[in-house]
Order: sequence, then C-alpha cells, then structure tokens
Amino acid sequence: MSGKEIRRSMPLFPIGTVMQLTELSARQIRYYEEHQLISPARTDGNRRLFSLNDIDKLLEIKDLIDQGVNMAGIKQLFSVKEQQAVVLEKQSEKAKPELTDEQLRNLLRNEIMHSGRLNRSTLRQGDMSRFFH
Amino acid sequence: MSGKEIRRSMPLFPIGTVMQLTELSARQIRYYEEHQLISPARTDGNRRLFSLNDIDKLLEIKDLIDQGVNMAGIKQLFSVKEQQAVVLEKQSEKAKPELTDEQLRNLLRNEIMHSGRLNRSTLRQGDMSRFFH
DNA sequence: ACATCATGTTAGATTTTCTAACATGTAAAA
DNA sequence: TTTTACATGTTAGAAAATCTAACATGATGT
Repeated sequence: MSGKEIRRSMPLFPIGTVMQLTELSARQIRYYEEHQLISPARTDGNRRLFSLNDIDKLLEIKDLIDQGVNMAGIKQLFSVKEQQAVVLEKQSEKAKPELTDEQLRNLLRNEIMHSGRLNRSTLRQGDMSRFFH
Repeated sequence: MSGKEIRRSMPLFPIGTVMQLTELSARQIRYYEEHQLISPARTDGNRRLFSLNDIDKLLEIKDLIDQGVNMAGIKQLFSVKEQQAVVLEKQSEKAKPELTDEQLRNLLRNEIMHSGRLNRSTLRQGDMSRFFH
C-alpha cells in the first residue's frame, strides 16, 4: 500500500462539499458516522474532513439504502468486503511477487471493482473513481 | 473538453485544505487571487472553493516565486502558456480528427506537460496531477 | 397502539473564513 | 541613503460553516 491509496485516504473535503457531491444531508452523513460506516478525520477545531475513500463509501451507502439495506446490513457488508479485499491482496502477493507495486494495485483494483468488493458495478450514482481516471 | 477537465475545474476545497496542500499562507493565496493569477469559485456565503486546477496553479506560482519571478511575470507566463495550449489544441484537432475525445486529451496532456505549458517538468513540488495519475 | 429506525429541524456554541487596514523586511530607484 | 514598491505578516470585527445535543416526525414492524 502507498501512493494512490495514501491519496485516496487523505482528508480534504469539508462536509459542505461532501453534501453536494453525494446529495446526502449533513444529518445523514453524521448519522452514518455515528453508526461507524465512515470515520472522517477532524481538524484541530473538530470539523470533519473527508477523504475520497469516505466519499466513495457514502455513495455506496446511499445506494444500499436505496435498495432497502439498513445500517446493520451495510456494516456487515462493509466488513465482509474488507475481508475479501485482504484475502485478494494476499493472493495477489503470492501469485505474482515479481510485479510492480503499480501493476499489483491495478490488478487488485480490477478484481475488486468487478467481482468482489460490494458489487461496485451496481452503483448507479457516479463514484469517486472518476476523480482518478 | 469534458470529463477530466470538468472534474479538474470543479470547486471542492476550502482555503484551509489548500493551505496545507500547497504550504502557502491564506494571505499569499488571497494575494495571488487579487492579482488574478487564480480565480477560485465562491460558496453562496462568499467562502472560496478551489479546484484541482487552482491548486496546480498555486503550486506553479510557488515554484516561480521561488525562482524570483514576480506577479507580473507569472501573469505573463500564464497567459502565454494559455495561448500555447489553445494553439496545440487546434493543431491536434486538425491533425487527427478521427481520435477519441479521450485520446485527444491524453495527447494534448502529454504535449503540454512536456514541451509547452510552463515547463511543468521543472516543478519540484509535487503537483496535483498525482491526484489523477 | 407502540417501538424503532432514519431523517428533519432547531438552538446555541465554536471554528473557519472573509475583508480591510496597518506593519514590516527587502530590494530597486532616486 | 532615503524613498518606493512589492510580497507577506498580523490584527480586528463580521459573517458563514460546522458542531453537538435535543426534540419532532413519518414509515415500518410487532
């Protein structure tokens, strides 16, 4: 892990920007944090700062909610998905240890985007991956 | 123009985030705006919101200042560079009208990054292109 | 009818950002 | 060497954005 992942988890956006980007209310965003679906960073003055990963997660949450999933369900899905990602990462490491970090990450990314990770492909709302490429 | 360029010019970041990302003071950032080197968007409540392009420009400004260029010089450089970009764009359009928008943009991007546009390659500070890839 | 969930709304406090003004160090000009 | 201009720092007061906590509400399930 590094480079791209570091950038994706960098705290950059205030809640106002995130509201616009996700079309969620401040109340909703804070509620999801309360239920530990996201954990945005804080400024010294205690204002939330969201990363691109946070925003992606919020878009996923929004989608799942639209499909009727509740907080508990989303929480489960997230932790399962997290597991999967770890497993896939390990496999990739073993399978092709001569790959570049870059190549490895791209591989992983594809696998996750397509098969595993939260059926990312069903996300109707644009996700933040647009912001990379 | 569209897609990536739209995203790069989307107003997202408050001045606090930009200060950290660029290591410039609020005073400096506002001063550069005063001299029309950047034109960040505003919220309804008149707070500045910066785009990725704005941040790239600020990093360029910082570098030029380090090299002793003053406001007027930077302004000139920016407008010349702007010209170049337009010219290159036109040429590309004529030369290969059968290219995809995507392809075209990538082409342009390379040309601009390497030869033309503000000697981008001399930027020691990381620029925001990291945020795309 | 009652409880729970997800969200809205409001109030009061705190942080962040804004503009405008004045202060200062450095370098160029007179 | 005074004087100017430039780039930046600092401060003050106002306005906007965000925070937490509390209470309100519609939908759903029991």
